Amino acid sequence: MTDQQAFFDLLDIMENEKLVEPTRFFDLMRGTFSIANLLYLDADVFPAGLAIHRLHHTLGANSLRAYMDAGFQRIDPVLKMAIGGVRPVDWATARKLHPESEPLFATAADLGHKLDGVTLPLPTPTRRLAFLAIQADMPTEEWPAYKRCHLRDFQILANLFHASLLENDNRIQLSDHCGKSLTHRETEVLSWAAAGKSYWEIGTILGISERTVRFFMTNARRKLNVVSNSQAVAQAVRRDLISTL
Amino acid sequence: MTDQQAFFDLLDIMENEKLVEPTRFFDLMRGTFSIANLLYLDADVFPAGLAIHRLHHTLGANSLRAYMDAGFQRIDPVLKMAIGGVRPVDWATARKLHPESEPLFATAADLGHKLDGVTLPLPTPTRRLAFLAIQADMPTEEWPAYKRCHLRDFQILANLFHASLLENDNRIQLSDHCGKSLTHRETEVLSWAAAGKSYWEIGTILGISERTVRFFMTNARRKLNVVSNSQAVAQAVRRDLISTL
DNA sequence: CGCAAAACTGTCGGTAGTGACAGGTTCGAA
DNA sequence: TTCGAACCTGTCACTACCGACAGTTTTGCG
Repeated sequence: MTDQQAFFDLLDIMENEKLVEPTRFFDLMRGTFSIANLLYLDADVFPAGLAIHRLHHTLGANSLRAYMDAGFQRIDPVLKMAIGGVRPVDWATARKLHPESEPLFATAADLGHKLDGVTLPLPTPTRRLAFLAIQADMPTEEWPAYKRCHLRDFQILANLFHASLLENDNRIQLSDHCGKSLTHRETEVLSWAAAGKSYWEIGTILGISERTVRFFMTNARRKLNVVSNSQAVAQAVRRDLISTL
Repeated sequence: MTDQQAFFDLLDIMENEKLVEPTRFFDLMRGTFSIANLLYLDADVFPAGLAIHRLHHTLGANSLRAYMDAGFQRIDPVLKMAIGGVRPVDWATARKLHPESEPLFATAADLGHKLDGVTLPLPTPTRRLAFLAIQADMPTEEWPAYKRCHLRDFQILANLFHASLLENDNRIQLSDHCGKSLTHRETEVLSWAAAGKSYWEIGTILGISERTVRFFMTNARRKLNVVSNSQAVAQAVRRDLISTL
């Protein structure tokens, strides 16, 4: 195959460059493969919805606005399957499994979009959702074979692109790291509070006075900038500051 | 290349079979690629350490015991890099970056292990760490070219194996899903408590009496099987039942 | 309609959490 | 050695939380 060299060139770029800008990555992908569009999403998942961290795509403002305006994110079967699992989701498969999503595919077709593609879930070190959606640029009958051949290429390149963005995020976050961290004892009492223990119980467990437990808890509340133990525990759990299950 | 067909055969198996047992996957991988050993880990990450969910490997009990006894998990640079990032970690690279880990590599060599390999972080829908470590079975000088050629194969197959195990876990968990879920109001009240609001404040915010807030909170505590609001909030945050930041 | 689940409210009494007062000890880094 | 950070303790007054009592109203579904 003649694609082989192009893939390896792209692999080298993704492995060696510190930060690959989304637009550049998208251009490289479209230059190397028969891809119509790409969409990269990195978000927090809540029952109520998504808190989007990063969103990059080549779809154009119109398509995305139409998608959001119609509330398609609530019925999008690809999104559902990507959130729930870690397996690459083929759009045609998702469409077949979720007939209620027909309006979405109909609208997409109206806007001139191809309906073949695959969405690749990506590794996330913290609790997040991330994926790269790839839209095919070829007749529908050619797509399955093309996907079979190149899925591995897409996956590794998507992973490396994702890694590049995450590593860049980390670099930025390291600098604005204000706010003191909790001491060992503060973490400890917070953990026991999260386990439902009272001050008196915690004091007994740790072999210190109830008053001292209160002292640590007060310090923890101050450091976390919160007003109640419940709020402190919520923060601590969200920020992975405490361990006990 | 003659490997190509073998890869695609394996790809078909991983895509189509519901559950691929670890031993079977490992055998298939070793039959297809020049791999000495594999190790798959799925765990929760806490500051204090790892809570292992699944661990499958082909190393033999001796090697793993030696690893744990020596406390190598605390200095293992591969582990560190896999936890912190999402990029495939080459063992030789990790070794170079973390000179303090020499004892680990020395011991591994003593036990007759090759020191070439790569560890692939895997997508995790919840907050977890998962990876597949692959140990090369070839002379060191051949490994870089082999890895470059097959990294994409490893990654996609690892993802599919991981997906297969996770989906099986989900199936099991669905059946023993006892305990009622929280109502809308219970979730709402819990969210405000996690934000540090008192009963009276929550009542004012939601336009209901303080007593009613207490009622919902009591129900939430009972349903979550906990004894304090702090514990309820901890559970709710851990189980993603509440959203507010 | 009937029924169940959710939403809502009141009061009492005990326990737990919270802030502000005012200290002492111990250990490691400058 | 001096200094700061972490660790530890006591008391007072106030507020918040929590369980148990005993209800009413609304909503959705068969």
